Amino acid sequence: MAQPAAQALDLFIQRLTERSVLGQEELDAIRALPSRATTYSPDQDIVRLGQTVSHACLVGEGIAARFAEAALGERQIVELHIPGDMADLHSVVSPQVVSPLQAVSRTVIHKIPHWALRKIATRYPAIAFSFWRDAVIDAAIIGEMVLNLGTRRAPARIAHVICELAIRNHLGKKPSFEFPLPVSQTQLGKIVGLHPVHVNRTLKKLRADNLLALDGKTAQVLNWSGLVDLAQFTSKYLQYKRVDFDTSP
Amino acid sequence: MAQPAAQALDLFIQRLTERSVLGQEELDAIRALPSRATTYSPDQDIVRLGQTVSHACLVGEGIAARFAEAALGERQIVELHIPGDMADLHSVVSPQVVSPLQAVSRTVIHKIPHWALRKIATRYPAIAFSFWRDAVIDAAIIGEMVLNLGTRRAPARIAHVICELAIRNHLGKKPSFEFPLPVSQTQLGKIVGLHPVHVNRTLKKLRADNLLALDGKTAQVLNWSGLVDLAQFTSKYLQYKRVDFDTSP
DNA sequence: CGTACGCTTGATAACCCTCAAATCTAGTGG
DNA sequence: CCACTAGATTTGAGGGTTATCAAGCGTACG
Repeated sequence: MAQPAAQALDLFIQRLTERSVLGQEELDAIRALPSRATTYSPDQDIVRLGQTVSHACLVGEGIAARFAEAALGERQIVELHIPGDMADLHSVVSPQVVSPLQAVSRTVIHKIPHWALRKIATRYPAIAFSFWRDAVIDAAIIGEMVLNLGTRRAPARIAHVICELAIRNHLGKKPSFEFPLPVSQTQLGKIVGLHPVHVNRTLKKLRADNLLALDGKTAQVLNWSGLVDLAQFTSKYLQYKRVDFDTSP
Repeated sequence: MAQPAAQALDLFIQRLTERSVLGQEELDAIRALPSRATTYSPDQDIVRLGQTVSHACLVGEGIAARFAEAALGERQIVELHIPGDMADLHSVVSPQVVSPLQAVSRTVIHKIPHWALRKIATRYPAIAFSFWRDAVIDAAIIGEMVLNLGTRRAPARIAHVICELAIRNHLGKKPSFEFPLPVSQTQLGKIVGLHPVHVNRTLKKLRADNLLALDGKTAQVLNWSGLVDLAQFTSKYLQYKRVDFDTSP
C-alpha cells in the first residue's frame, strides 16, 4: 500500500524478468502487491528461528542477511540480500522460519503478506514458476557459498564475496566497481567463516596487492580481473541471461 | 514407464507428503509420472555444468551428489541425495544446469521428463507449491552445509553430516543407527571441505572416541547423543513434521 | 601376478584462531 | 565544545588445526 515500496518492487520485477518470462498482466499483479515498511537497525533480528510468519520481506534499503544457527546459537551468514531482493520469498511455502534474517546495516524492509503472494502464484502459473525459480537460484547462490568455504582460503573467499556482489549490484546500473557495502569486518567474518582478526589481516593484504578496498561503508574493486582470478569466480550460477562484466579473463 | 521406478516414486511421495498436503488426485498424478532408468558407476557425471537438460533425476539406488565447481574445475559437494530424492527437481525451472550431479557410488537414476513435471505442476497448484517447497528445503539443507563449513572444525563437521543423513535415511524405516554410506574418505573430504589425509585422522579419532564408525560402505552410529552434542545438531531445518530421534540431549 | 586405488602413518609447514592490548571512531551527555 | 564510552579496527605473539609431501600397506580387479 505504501508508495516507497514501488521502487523496491520494480527492482524485484527487474530481477524476476531477467530470469523468467512474465506477461504484462503478471507484472501488474506483482506491482499491485500490498506492503508495509519497517526499519531495522544494524544487527537487529528481522525474523527469528522457529517463528511462524505471514509475510515475506522485500529489502528496500540497506543489507539483510539470511543466516543459519547451530544448536548453541552460533551464527553463520548464508546469503546477503541487497535492495530489490525478496529475502524470504521461501517463507510463503515454509512459514515456520528455518532461515532467519537479520539486518546487517540500517535496513528498510517492505513486508508483503503471504496471502497476496499465494493468491497471484495460484492465479498465474507463470508467477508460481518464477517464484520457484527464485528459490532455485537462492539454492545455487548458497551452494556457491559452500564451494567458497570448502575449497578456498581467506583471501580468495573474501574476493569471491565481492565478485558476487559486484555482479548482483550491477543489475540495472552501469557497471561501476564501487558499490555500497555497509558491513563491519566482524560481520564479514560471519560471511566467510573467518575470525575477525584474520579478516582484518587479509583485507590489509588485499589492499596492499591493489585488489580491493573496504571501509565499512563502500566496496572498491581496484582490480577486477585480479579479483576474479584470485577467487576463480564464474557468474554462471547467478543465471542472469545477460552479464556485462567479463568474468573469464 | 518402468516399473522399478514405483518404489522410488513412493519414497519421493512420502517425503513430499511429510512436508506438504496433497490430495489423492495429486498423488495419483505423481505416481503416474513416466520415467526411464539409467545406471551410473562411482564418480561418473550424471549431469554436467552448462548442459541443458529436459528431465529430472530421481535417485533409485545408491548415492548421488550435487556439487559446485570453481572456474578451474575444483569440485565441492554441496548436498548428498539418497534414494527417493528428486536430486534436481530444480532443473524443471532452470534447465541450464548450474548445480551438476555426479554419482558417488553405483547409482540408479530414474529420469523423469520436464514436460510431465511441468504439466502436473501447472494443473495442480498444490503440486507446484510442494515442488517449490522442495527447493526451499534444499536451500535450507545447503545453508546448513555453509554453517557446517563456516563454524565447525573437522570432527564436528563429519559428525554433522552423519547426523543429517541418519535423520534423512530414517524416513519410513525403523530408527536404526546403521545406514548405507558407500562413500570413500576422499569423497567425504569433498563433502566437508577437508583434505583426505585429515579426514582419515579425524575418522580414526571419532572411532576411538566410540562415536562413529565408517567402512566405506556403511555408517554406524555408536553414540547418537554424543554425535549430536559434538555437531551441535538440530533437525529443525529438515522440516519434517515428525521426527522420532531425540536431537536435544 | 601386477596394477590401481584407497587407506594409513609420519614429518613439516602454512594457515587460522585465540588472547591481549593499543589506537581510532562515532555517538552521548554534561 | 569537550570529556566519556562503546564499538570497530589494528597489531603482536603464541598455539592449535589443517594442508602438503612422502612413503608403506592393504585390497580389489583384470
